Amino acid sequence: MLKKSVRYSSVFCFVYFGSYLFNFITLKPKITLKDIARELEVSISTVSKALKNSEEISRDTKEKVQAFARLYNYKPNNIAVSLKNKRTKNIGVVIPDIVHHFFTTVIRGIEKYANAKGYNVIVCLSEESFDKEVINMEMLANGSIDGFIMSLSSETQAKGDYNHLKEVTEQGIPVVLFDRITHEIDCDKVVIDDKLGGYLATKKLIEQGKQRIALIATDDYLSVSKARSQGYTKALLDHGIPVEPSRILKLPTMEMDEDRIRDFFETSDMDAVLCVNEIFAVYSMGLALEKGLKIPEDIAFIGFTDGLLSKYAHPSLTVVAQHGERMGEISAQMLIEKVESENEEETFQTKILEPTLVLRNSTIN
Amino acid sequence: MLKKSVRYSSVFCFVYFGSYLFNFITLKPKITLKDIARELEVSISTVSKALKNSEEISRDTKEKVQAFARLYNYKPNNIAVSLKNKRTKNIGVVIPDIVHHFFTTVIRGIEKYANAKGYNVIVCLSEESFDKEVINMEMLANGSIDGFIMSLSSETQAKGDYNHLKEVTEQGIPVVLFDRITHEIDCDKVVIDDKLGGYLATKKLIEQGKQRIALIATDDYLSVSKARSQGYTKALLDHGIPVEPSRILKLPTMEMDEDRIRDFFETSDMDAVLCVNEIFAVYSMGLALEKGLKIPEDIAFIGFTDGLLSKYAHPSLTVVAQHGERMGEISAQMLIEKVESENEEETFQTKILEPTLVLRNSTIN
DNA sequence: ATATTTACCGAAAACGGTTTCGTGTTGATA
DNA sequence: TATCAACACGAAACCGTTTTCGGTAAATAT
Repeated sequence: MLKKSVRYSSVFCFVYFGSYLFNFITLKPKITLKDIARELEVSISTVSKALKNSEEISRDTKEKVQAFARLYNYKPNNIAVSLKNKRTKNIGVVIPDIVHHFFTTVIRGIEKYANAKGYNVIVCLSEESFDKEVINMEMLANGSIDGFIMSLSSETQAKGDYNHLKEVTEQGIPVVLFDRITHEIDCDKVVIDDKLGGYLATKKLIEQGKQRIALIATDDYLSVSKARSQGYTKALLDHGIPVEPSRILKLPTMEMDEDRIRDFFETSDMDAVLCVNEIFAVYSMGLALEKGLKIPEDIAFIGFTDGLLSKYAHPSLTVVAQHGERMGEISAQMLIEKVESENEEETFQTKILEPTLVLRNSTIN
Repeated sequence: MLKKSVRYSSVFCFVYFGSYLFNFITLKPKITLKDIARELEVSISTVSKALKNSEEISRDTKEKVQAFARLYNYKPNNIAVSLKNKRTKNIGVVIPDIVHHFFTTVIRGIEKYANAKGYNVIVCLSEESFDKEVINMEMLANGSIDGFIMSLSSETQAKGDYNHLKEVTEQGIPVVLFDRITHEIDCDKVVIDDKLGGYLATKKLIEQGKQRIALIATDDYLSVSKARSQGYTKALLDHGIPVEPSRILKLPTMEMDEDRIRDFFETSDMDAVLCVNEIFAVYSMGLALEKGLKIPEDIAFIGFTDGLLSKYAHPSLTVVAQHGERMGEISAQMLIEKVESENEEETFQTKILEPTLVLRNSTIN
């Protein structure tokens, strides 16, 4: 037995190198089960089982195979395993944009959790386009991923067409929607309580003695902006302050529109501003400073999204933190649970995270 | 013929629905070539060829098959195709961080180009850790991707250990390194001329009459920071200004260290500051403002990275733009060319992009 | 009428694994 | 000595494609 073992190893080296001699100098391609089986003169099944430490295989053979595999750095081919198991260990993330701080933190959260669970993350950008969202999902839905985590593009939300989501869920592919969601699709969802966020921020401003609080938001089709506006309105009403339409600016998208914001500042009179993102807020602060106003005494500011901008702006910006990273982690967790759950009980849940106020120098503390 | 055709369609409906009746109400799973073949009573090969419009197949059959496939929304399974073709149409992107503006713009560039070419992007984060970088690459290298685009983690650069890259390239997997590269690996590379960037920025400051120009950088193991520092030094010397070590602060990483920067400002005397990123610069501007200094008259600032921060800071920050999106596009283009090239001529190129100065209010214009 | 194309189609191998099931050998038991 | 587990391993199906290689029938040429 020993003799045979010794003999094979020397024989092997010759045969193996021989068969790959062609491009041996430059390339050493991945080794497969078949290669190992051939060189060790056992069957592919045996190799497979040996590597899985199956007790069906003798100690001797297992050691032989495992040593060999280690030596030649054998790693199973993911694609083949995926095909067999019908599990890719990939999750698809489709988001509108990646340059926005919020989304990058969510991705980081997803990545962190998914990676720890052995999953890879395929990122696709819809760039706020309905068509791109559809195309990306179709690409991924043909076997590339085990499930989706996504946030709707603004165009999709404006259009209200969710057939691409429906198709995917009907195929049995799990979906988790976060932040920009729709209630028309049955799936898991993760959001922060944007209305509460708007409420808390507005309340904070009121408590600081502000009475003429302006709002810079986007049109209501964007679910998050709508909710934040509602929180703003509710806070005002709860404190007996009338909602003054002239103090509300609704931009068509989250894109920066310097002219319209500037106009708004010229024509409207206010002592505080709530903005649905940090860019609007920081830009607005700039306008206020230009006008010689003192922040926060003359005019206070609160934005959404706790990004770099808020932290390093001058003055630093008080914001409603959205906890993107946590949101990503939760999304990934919910998705992976669904993916790995055997039972087909279709129960969906919506997790609502609480926003928190991060106090900085754009408000009185 | 016609009769048969009519008959099959009705028969099919019954059979197909029948076989999937089990969970028909909730799920309609993906249809495969085999399904089509079975229902149309032809072979799998015929279906495959018909869908590819092979002229080996009669007009009649092709139409039948194609109509059927369209009706049931057949899409080939990516995994199976990948296994067969040994091409995944995925590219792996391994970067140190995703919350930094520069990297997100690069990803966007990669995504844009790759998507247009039918590729998907798998993003993995090393989080500046050597081990994570290695693990991620190993995960992806087992068949999941056709090639890598990556930027080295700081730990990897500090360690100088590139064996994981070597292994991958030896397996014949194409790699494109961008921004944080190493010359120890033979592969395509894309960088901006950081030395030139540092030079241009410093020269600009000198031309504005600044003589006591400080530098806030990181330790030299970070290739980009080193190059930028060299540009700074060269510009000073070219203009006959001695390099004053007390005006140079080298932090261990790109992470913010408020205390050390504050210390540096207390102890050093300067009329301009060049920073290797925008965060250092904007934070420093804050310190200057606190001290009652006028920007840019008393002290001017230039940073690297043309992000949100630079644009919306107060005053807005003059920066060396790195053109991340372009860098991503070029990286993706180089990689995909390598992936799709048949010939094995191993020629590698390094593309050097020119940085440009974006003038804003932190310098005199 | 026979030989040769041509048009159409199917069987089977291959990609690289996993897994079920069967089988030959061995040693213990009756 | 016949019987039977236990043990160790291999054959083969399978995942869903692609692609090569034949093969059959009709159509054409001889």
